[in-house]
Order: sequence, then structure tokens, then C-alpha cells
Amino acid sequence: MSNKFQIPRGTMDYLPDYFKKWKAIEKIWRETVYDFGFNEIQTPMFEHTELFTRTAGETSDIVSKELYTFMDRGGRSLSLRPEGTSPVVRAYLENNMSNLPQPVKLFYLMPMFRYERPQAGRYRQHTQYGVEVIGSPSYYTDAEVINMAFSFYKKIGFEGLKIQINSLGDKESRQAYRNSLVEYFNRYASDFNEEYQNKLQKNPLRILDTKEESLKEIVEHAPKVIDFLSGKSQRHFDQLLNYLTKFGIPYNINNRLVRGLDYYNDTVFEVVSNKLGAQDAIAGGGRYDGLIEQIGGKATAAFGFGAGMERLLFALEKHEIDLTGEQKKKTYIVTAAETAKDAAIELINRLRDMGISCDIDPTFDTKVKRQIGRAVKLSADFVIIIGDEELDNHYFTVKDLHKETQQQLGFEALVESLR
RNA sequence: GUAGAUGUAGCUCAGUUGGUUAGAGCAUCGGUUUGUGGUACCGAGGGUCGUGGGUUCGAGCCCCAUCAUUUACCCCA
Repeated sequence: MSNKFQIPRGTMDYLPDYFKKWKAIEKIWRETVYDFGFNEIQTPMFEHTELFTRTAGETSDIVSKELYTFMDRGGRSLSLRPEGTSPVVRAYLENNMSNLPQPVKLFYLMPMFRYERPQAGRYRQHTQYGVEVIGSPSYYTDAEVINMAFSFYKKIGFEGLKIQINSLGDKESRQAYRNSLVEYFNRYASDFNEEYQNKLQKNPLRILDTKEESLKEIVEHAPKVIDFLSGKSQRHFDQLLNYLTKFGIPYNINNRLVRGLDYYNDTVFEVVSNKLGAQDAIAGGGRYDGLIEQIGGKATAAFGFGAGMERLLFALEKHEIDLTGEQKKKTYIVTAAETAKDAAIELINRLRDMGISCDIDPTFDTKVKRQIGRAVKLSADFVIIIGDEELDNHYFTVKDLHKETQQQLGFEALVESLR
């Protein structure tokens, strides 16, 4: 253990038991998104650095301290993708998807990279699944996507998840709100430490979601975005909430929810669990009507969310949800004599060709007891014994390890019994 | 980046006020004679005590440094 290679900080090996749960979730995810009319997309793991710096905002943590940036041999600055929205939007533009029927509904499942301190439910390499609906300004899109997220978690079996929702308003609303906020916080600025002085200058909205006890009181009485929404933004938000209620989705309006990326406007939301400790957000997203224009497309309204696979698995554990799903029946072939080797090999090939999952000891051990023991430990469902007896009489001995029954069968009947 | 906690076998951990060849359970592998199960019994392999330095006649234990893990802050999935 000492001087062997170690996995880099913040990364993990996905071992078989973990991966079983992963696959079960992935299956539900795919079913859900297809039901809602989404199609899959994958983008490269890295992009030109500028894509991220331009879209997420220079002051955002993702850009200012979490980007994995490197120079390639041609001197280009590239970065491992820290989030999915901007690459997907880039792909939308680059592949002229504005010529497809709008909106374009895409989903993805791909790894993300952020250089930050790992802790419970947080990794430097993690996998996000998410969707983007590009080309729809309708509040119905917001409602539909949130509805989809909610039904996804419901299908998995979660109870007690909450949806936090807020509206940041359109550009005008935001500007007015920002001004008022700065004016308000300035009254207390002398009490702020350097960090918060800084935030006040660069991104005052971010002060709202502070966990600093001393500031909570001040934040509590700060002006609320809701009061600054333009008529249009207010209507959008009202309609959305209306639909959520119609869909039976429980939500909390959280005026302090602002999110870390600069490109959001109007609706922002998070799905949170109260069992995860500090990293309680399972999914997060919102509307980004300005982003497409910002990276060179024509003004296009869009909405999306992203969520972490590893964190979802972490939450599964905390919520005590068992999701291994039903496994295919497994068979183990036992050779009871040296002479049975060829017949065993022939049999295993035939069975596998017929779609039966089977395994065998590659050393062709002849100790029946040991081999059955091994089969049990590998959680096989059946064991087939081949030895001199079977060879002489032209049958296979099949044992059902659960029922503890045993019978002698010919090949056809054998195959049936293994299904 | 900052703060706390923790590093002894693959895993979970013991290890007395510093004292000789560092232990247990689980796991792995094998055995308990003939072709039948996770149990029982017996046995084996596996550790430069995270690493480097220091104190000491002597360090798993004390001191320093370093690395790693982990939780929390910042922020987020």
C-alpha cells in the first residue's frame, strides 16, 4: 500500500457492486428522458478554455479556481469540462440545430471535472446527467423539465426530496434588484470581512446564499428578488408555479437561491435532500435565455438542469434505497473428472451462444465440493455437474442452488431449466 | 487555499507506563481421503506499523516534518 500508485485525489474507481446500482439508475434515467422526448448527446471531455470563462462568468468559482486547464502541443488553452450546459449549447450552434424543429431537447450523461477539495458527495471527477431544452421561452418548458426531474427521483424511490425554486428575473429586473441589494448591503459593509467586501463588489447576489451565521440576520432582511420582477418575469414565474401545483410537485420558494453560474435568468431551481450533510443538492438548473447569444448564436431561450450521478448514489445510500434490480440467472459448470473437460467447454460455449450467463473454473479442478462452494460465493443460481457418470449416460446433472433440488437432463431440457 | 479528525494485514480494529520474533475477527487459499453448498474444526499466506527525520540502550507508542484519507469552510452535482 505504501509506495504503490494511488488514485489521484478526488477521483474514484467504480467497482462492480457500485456499478450495478449505477446501471440500475442509468436505466431509469434513460426511460424517463425518452418518455419526455429527449435525445442523447455527448460532447468532448475538453473544450477551448474560453467557452467556460465566457459563459460561467469570470468571478464564478468554477472558472476562477476550479478549472482543469492545460496547453496542448499546438499552444491552445484547453480545459476539462466543469459543467454540461455550455458545451451542449456550443454543439447546438456548431451543428446548426437551430434548423431542427424547436425546441431541441437533449439529454446527456458525462463526466465533469472540477479542481476542488473533495468531501462527502463531492469529487474532482464526477458524472453529471442532465437535460437542455433549447429554443423554448415557455414557462411550460420549465414546468415540464422540473416535472421530469421530480418523476425521475420518484421512480427511483426517493421520498422527502424538496424542490427549491426562485426567479432571478430578466435582465432589467436583475439590474434593478442588484442596485437595491448593493445599496442595502452597503449599510452593513463595514461589518463584512474582505471576502464579502469582494463579493459585494463583484457579485452581490452571491451574498444571499451565505452560510455565515453573522450575516444571516442581515440577509434575512435584505430586499427580495420577487419584489423586483418585471411584469413579464412575474407572469412567467406565476404560471410556472401554477403548473407545478397542477402536477402535484411540492416546492419551496427560496429567495436566497441564486446559483453559482452567471448565465441564469428567471427560473432557478435545486432538488435537495436533507440527509446528505453539507452537499445537499442532488440536482440544479434553470433558465438561460442569454447564453446562446453570448457565445455567438442568435437570441434563443433555453432551460436545463444537471445532476450528479455519484451524489445520487450517495443519496441512495442515505435514504436506504436498494436498487440492484433483478439480475440475470447465473450458472456455474462443475467438472467432476478430467475426462469431462472437453464436454464442459463445449457445453459452456453452447449455453453462452444461447444467451445463458455461465462460468467455469479455468483450472478444471475436479473437486466437486470446492467448485460448488465457489459457485455459491459467486452467487450463481444453478450448477451443472459433468463427470464420468454424465458422459456415460449422456445427460447433465443440474442443481438448483436455491431450491436445493437436482435432476438429470438432456441438453434441450437443461437449457429450459436454466432460464 | 483554511481548520479539525485519522493513517497498524485485502477489510474492521486491538496493541498496556516506550521493552525482545506486532495480534484478533472477517476475507482469501488449502485441508478435514471416494462426485454435492455460505455452517463446524484444522492449517497457510499476507504487515519495511503511511513516509522521512529526531529523542532513547531500545519507538507501532514520544517529538518534528511530510504525504494521504476524511469532515467542514469557500462553492457546488
